[in-house]
Amino acid sequence: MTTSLAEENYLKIIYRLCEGTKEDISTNSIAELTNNKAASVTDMLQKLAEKGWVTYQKYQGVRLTKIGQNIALSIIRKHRLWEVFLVEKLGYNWDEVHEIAEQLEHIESETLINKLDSFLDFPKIDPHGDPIPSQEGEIPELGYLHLSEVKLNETCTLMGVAKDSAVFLQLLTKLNLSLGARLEVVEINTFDRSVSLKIAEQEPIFISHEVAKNILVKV
Amino acid sequence: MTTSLAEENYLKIIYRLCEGTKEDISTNSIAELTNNKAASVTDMLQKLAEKGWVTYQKYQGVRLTKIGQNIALSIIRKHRLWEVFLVEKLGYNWDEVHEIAEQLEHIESETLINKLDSFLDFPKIDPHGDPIPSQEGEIPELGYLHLSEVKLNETCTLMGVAKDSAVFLQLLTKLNLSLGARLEVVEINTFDRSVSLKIAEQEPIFISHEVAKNILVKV
DNA sequence: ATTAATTTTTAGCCTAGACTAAAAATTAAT
DNA sequence: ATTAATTTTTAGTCTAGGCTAAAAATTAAT
Repeated sequence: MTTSLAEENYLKIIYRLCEGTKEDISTNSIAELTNNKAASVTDMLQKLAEKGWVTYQKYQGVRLTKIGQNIALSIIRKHRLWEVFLVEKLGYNWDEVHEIAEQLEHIESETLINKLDSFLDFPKIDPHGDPIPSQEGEIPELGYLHLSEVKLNETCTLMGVAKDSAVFLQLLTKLNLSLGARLEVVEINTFDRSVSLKIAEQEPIFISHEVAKNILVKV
Repeated sequence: MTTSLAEENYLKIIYRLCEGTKEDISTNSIAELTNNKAASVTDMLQKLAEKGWVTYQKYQGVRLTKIGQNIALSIIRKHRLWEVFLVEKLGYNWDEVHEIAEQLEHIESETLINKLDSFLDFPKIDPHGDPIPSQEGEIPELGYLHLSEVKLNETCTLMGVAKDSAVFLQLLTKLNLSLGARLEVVEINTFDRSVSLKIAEQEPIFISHEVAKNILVKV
């Protein structure tokens, strides 16, 4: 069966919402991320359930079926591979590629994405450190921590980000925080959980808990 | 102003039909190439005229305005650059890229296409020998002849094709006719205008007038 | 110069995917 | 355990872009 652009966007977003939790996903949370109204979401959920891509009961939320998951993973795979292409081959910065990849991820051609994968030398992660699902839908488990979970005086390496909005990425760039940076947690403020970090030999920098939560590291 | 996928397809096809002739373009000819019914075409022509991309009078056919031409050229530019990418970088054959490029041509990002252009080293022609419009909408004039116009015993070089359907391209490939081949016209059959060609040291091959018409050469 | 054939347009209908407003179900609060 | 607040669903509407069938204009043929 074939998927429309709208359906693909819904599946992708439902996948993202499922990732965090075992609970079923609410109509409202989907409405928020798709920028649609709840009524429109209900409509679409019924169609997706028809097609067997989600399980859905009125008022009880929604989950992806195995098939739905695979569709979502193939879109995520395409998105992330195109992002690697844009950064590695065309010279974009990591904060510039999301919007374009949102379009490219809907190009349908199995051979295309596999040739692209090979052309890029089978990358395992995208420019934000997010893992790239395999053709079979396997996601390499990377076991990263959120920077906000790292203990005082520990040192870690910046491996990725949990959010790829342009403003967030630009902030990191301004703070000189890029993939691979070595970070030492030199202070954790108990009041607001803000964090002070030492990057290599530089003066320590301060970041909010909100920022720390969205940085992924390996200890 | 922004263009929908449907509008872009119409503009592209109207451009192609305008190319050959000074006449205004008929509703039916557009219907044929877009695979829509004439009534749907009429609808769309009225919308395109509203937006100032075509001039259109009822029953009198249609032409692109300057703006419409520029939109069409930018889509053609994208289509052809992506085709170069698919063949040069991803290793596709020339008969496999049209469908995928039909999708990629609608990705909207001015920077993307210019970075791609630079990544590909500013190619002047696509894998079928068609010229790639510049960012400003200039088409390098190549001055090719149709092979059907070449005189007996003349020798020429295969520079492009006037049609890029997969079956046609596969036929050429099977006949060992590829871009750059040196061809000598050794016989022209006056009855059906079929042509006998010598390629390098090979035995002569026969091709129909229909095929010869769609091969572009430089004498 | 009519009539016939063809082409184009109009009118009305359909589907996907959005929306708003109102109704129904669920959850939270007294 | 009711009432209130919130969330979700239904019902009905809208737009883009298709369609068919019938009407109108153009072109071709007697």
